Amino acid sequence: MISHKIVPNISVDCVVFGFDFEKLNVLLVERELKDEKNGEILISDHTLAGYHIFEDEDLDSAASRILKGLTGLDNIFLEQFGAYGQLDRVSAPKDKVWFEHINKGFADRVVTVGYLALIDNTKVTLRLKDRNVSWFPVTTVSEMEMAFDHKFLFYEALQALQRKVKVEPIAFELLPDYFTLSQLQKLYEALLGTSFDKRNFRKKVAQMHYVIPLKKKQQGVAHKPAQYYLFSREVYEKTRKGRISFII
Amino acid sequence: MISHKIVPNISVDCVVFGFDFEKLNVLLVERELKDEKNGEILISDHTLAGYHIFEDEDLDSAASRILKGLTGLDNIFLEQFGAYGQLDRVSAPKDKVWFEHINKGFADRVVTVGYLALIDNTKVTLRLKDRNVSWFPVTTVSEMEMAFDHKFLFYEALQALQRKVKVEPIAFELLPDYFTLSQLQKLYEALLGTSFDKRNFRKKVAQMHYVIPLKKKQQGVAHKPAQYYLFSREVYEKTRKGRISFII
DNA sequence: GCAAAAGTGTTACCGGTACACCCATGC
DNA sequence: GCATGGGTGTACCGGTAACACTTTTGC
Repeated sequence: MISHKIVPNISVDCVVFGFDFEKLNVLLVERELKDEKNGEILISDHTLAGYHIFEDEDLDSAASRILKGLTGLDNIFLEQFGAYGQLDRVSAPKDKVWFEHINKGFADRVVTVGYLALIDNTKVTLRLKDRNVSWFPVTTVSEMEMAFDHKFLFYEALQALQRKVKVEPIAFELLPDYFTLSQLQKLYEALLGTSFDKRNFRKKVAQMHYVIPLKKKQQGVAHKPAQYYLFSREVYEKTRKGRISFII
Repeated sequence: MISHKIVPNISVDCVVFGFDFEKLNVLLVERELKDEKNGEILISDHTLAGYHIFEDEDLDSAASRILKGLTGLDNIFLEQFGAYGQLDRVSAPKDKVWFEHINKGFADRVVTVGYLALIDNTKVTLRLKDRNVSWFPVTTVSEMEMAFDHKFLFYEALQALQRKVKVEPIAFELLPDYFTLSQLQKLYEALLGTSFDKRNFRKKVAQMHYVIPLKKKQQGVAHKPAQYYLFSREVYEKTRKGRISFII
């Protein structure tokens, strides 16, 4: 990561999810363009966290770099959910205006690689830098104005997340190091848009030997304090099963 | 698809799987480079079916075009399994020699998008054209000499296939329009590298209402003739279930 | 003592698994 | 009539789903 010369026709876009113990949120960057003379707002919408890759970095590094810049965090969970190369994906009228204005040598044909990122909301304080970044509930995205094909990419990422969460223990990436079972249940409910029976949910979790109770309990809550739990990836890797269940 | 000007730093590579009722095979293209003077073979290995995308086509179209060229078929099942952009993925010594020789204006940094393709072996007759294309059992790939990072891409595709086949009814893409239950079972066994109990397998299939018995039976076989079945995507789409099963 | 969330057990049903024999055909 | 693969049923077990009350804490 020395040169910083961008590849003009390849980018990565990160769909960053977070969980605030109530609902699922996504990190979006404000995009605003004002007329230089009269200050009139020409463009005001949101984009995903993305940028072109550099000539001397691979795709994963580019995604990590972007997230590090926004959140200050390394070691964020990152996974590709697809590559997108539609001919018109960055050529809506307002997007053309935007490119003319910023004039950074991007190509007018850009293939982007989408990354799903999961972050522990409690660890992050957003770095505003020169652009405005904030969390939005995923349920409000449908009504938002977004740049390029980023709304489409967001929904692709959300679908990928919902698919993966049923099959891999990635939801824990969205929780702090220790958490209560009610928090875990709320998270799954938010992710999948369903609700579960509390007792059955807990029975299921009890079979996951990689979700381990701690000595610690909640403190200072106006009800029976909850037990804290921990996700152990090591135990998970050791005990994962065959799961030869295909279809139906 | 008019210009045919290539994008020098973006390609697609197709990992094409086929099933011959015995084992799973993959389609590979022979790559050979001879010294122009003495005829000595400088390079002899295999590549995936891939090429650079054109300026005026999107990723899916590029993959379809490549497959149409090799097999003559449209409407092949195609799905991305990842994008790969390692800095050194096409720069092994022999690959550098290859690029120097063919001199087609490719970049030395190429990001490729991998496509998984499933084809019905009985429908295809390979088009040799100027290069040699043939089927290889997937079990022999480990010992083969391959170009670029294509062996790695092959295993990525195989893993993606094994994951998907458990969760979506895509195996049928590898079978002819009608097939016997033994053929279906052999296919799943080849895909997953396991074996199933015949009675239990058939009970499972019986619950898949989208696998429909035909009036037709096998003819001219030296044993009890088998019933033919049909996969109905329409019925599948209508009857698919919630499958809220996550992890363990 | 009351509000608020944590925590806990039983029963009924269904799907998964293990297992061995007869059947229809070609030669 | 024999070799070859096709086709079938039952018993047990484990997982899933439905369902209501008691416990601990802060105020």
